[in-house]
Amino acid sequence: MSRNTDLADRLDQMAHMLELLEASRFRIIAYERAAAAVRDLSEDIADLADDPKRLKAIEGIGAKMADKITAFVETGSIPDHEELKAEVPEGLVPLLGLSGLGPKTVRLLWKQLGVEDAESLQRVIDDGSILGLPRMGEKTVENIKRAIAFAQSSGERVPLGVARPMAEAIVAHMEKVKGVTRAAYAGSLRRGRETIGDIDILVSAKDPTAAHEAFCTMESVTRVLAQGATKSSVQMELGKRAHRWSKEERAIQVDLRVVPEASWGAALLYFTGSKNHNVRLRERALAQGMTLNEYGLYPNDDDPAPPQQRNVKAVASRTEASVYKALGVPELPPEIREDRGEVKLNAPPPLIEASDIKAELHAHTNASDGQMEIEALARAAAKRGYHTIAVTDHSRSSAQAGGLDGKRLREQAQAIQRVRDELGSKISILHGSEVDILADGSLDFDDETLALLDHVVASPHAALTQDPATATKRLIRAIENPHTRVLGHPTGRVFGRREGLSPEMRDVIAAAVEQGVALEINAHWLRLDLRDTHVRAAVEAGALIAIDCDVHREADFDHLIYGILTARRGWVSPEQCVNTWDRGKLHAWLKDRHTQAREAKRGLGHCAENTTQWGDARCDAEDSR
DNA sequence: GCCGTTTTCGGCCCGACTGTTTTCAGTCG
Repeated sequence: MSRNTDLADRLDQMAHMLELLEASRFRIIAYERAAAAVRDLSEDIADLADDPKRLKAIEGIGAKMADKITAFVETGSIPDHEELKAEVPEGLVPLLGLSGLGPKTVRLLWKQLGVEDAESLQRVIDDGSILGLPRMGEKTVENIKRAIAFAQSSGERVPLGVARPMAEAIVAHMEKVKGVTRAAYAGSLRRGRETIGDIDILVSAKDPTAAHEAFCTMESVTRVLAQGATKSSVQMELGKRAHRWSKEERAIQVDLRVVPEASWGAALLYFTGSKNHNVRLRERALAQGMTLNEYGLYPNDDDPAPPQQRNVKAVASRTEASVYKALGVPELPPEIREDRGEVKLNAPPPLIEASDIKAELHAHTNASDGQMEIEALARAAAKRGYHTIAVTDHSRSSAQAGGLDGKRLREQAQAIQRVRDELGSKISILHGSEVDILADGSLDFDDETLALLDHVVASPHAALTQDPATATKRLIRAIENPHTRVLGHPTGRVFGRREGLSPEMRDVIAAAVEQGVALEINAHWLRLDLRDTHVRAAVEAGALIAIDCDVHREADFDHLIYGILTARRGWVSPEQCVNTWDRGKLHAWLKDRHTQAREAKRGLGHCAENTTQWGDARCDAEDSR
């Protein structure tokens, strides 16, 4: 766990403990906001803690919070946190994560029945003593039991790549329901977060009751949690893709909101969130003498009844754009609505779109663990309008993936040339390799072999449990190899399987900027590596970004959207992403690195008159394998 | 506990549903 995550977790735990002690809710919110700010930070908190001014410059961190952070960095603990732990049993905090159990109820369980953790909660349920609490009936107990079962089986967040196709199917289903005029998904899914807690579906319908009915009776619904006039909640089975992530049977909560057509924009804005983004917008509305809710932006008056129930005319409500405009905030793309300073922008940042992508620089053929022949791969890329495809099969150390040795790599060069001759100028086929970064940071091929290639993606595949310092050195050494063009999936994490490396990303990014190496956002939804916060840090540092699908089969090209969403969450502009460059610019960049590498090595070996994609002399390396 | 285009003190977002009770508290997003 990174230091920032550790600190953020502690601040969140403090917030929960304060809830259980019935502290001021504003104080609790302050802890939650500080935790979120620390979690989002791209720099190591320890680097900021030397200077209280820099800490306090972070929104949500004031003098007192800065002191706590400094204490944490210096001693590894926070005195106030230790005091809270002495007062509140730690085992109570996870109970707050159970759906339907909030601070009031958990406090009652604790104070009146002596519940201190999940075990003792189960005990008071089993012996029936829980029913002695005020406002606690059979149904509530039944819901708590279900919440425990759900948390045990499906408590984890679901990868974006599992939730998004499900949401699209639900939206398509709802669009066909009679009287439904609009349907869309919102929430963290629309913001493109890498994992999703629940799915939010928004519908505008002439007959809300029919819409709720059609939703709650969908085939994949396993349980209806709530069904009202405007809101329904259900649990649904995960789609067929889920087994690639988890072997266990899992479900996800899906909420449906039905809103009037006239409120569509305000509702979409509201249910897309994030929660803190909405809070910022509402604060802004109040400051301008207005009030914002999911029905619209209204002039503020002293009447406590909600304006939409008094037929007050909304200032804006039909579209998200109109609400933003009326608030004097630029229309912000969903991916950056995270309360990370976006509300204060004068204009929305220029963000990359899927249609900007013109090249795929990381693809495998059946020479290693891909499924397509070179020609099929090239044709698939051309079909998507790409000008360039790089064949980057695994290197020899990835034996489990059928990695190529030097001899096979040379044979592949000839096979690629034959396909180039066949397809002509339709698409540029680069001969590359996804070269393993070995544990010490050296690459899996020697320099002479690497010099044969048009493109090198250097990626870690093994030794993924290294400590952060070793991992940092390893990745930087790989970046400094003059043949490396792209650092592939830098941490090597895979959802549901492994956490991957935790290098000091700031140092890795700095090395990439210095060397002119692009950092990859691996678009596969099980990886999304770099992750969004790393991307934001890389963008701020001026690093080049590559967005690649790591293609193994044709359908993998469709994973691009997940990489794009992650890039947008990191504020990547089209210019910063090498995959958007036109053929000339992209090839010049790859070649430039290639030429530099050759010049650096000049005199080390004999060069024969072979030609690469770039048409220059190619070193005729000896195959030492 | 944070913060300032009314403020260094006094604010700090808003509505829906469930379950239990009979007018509303607790929870959620």
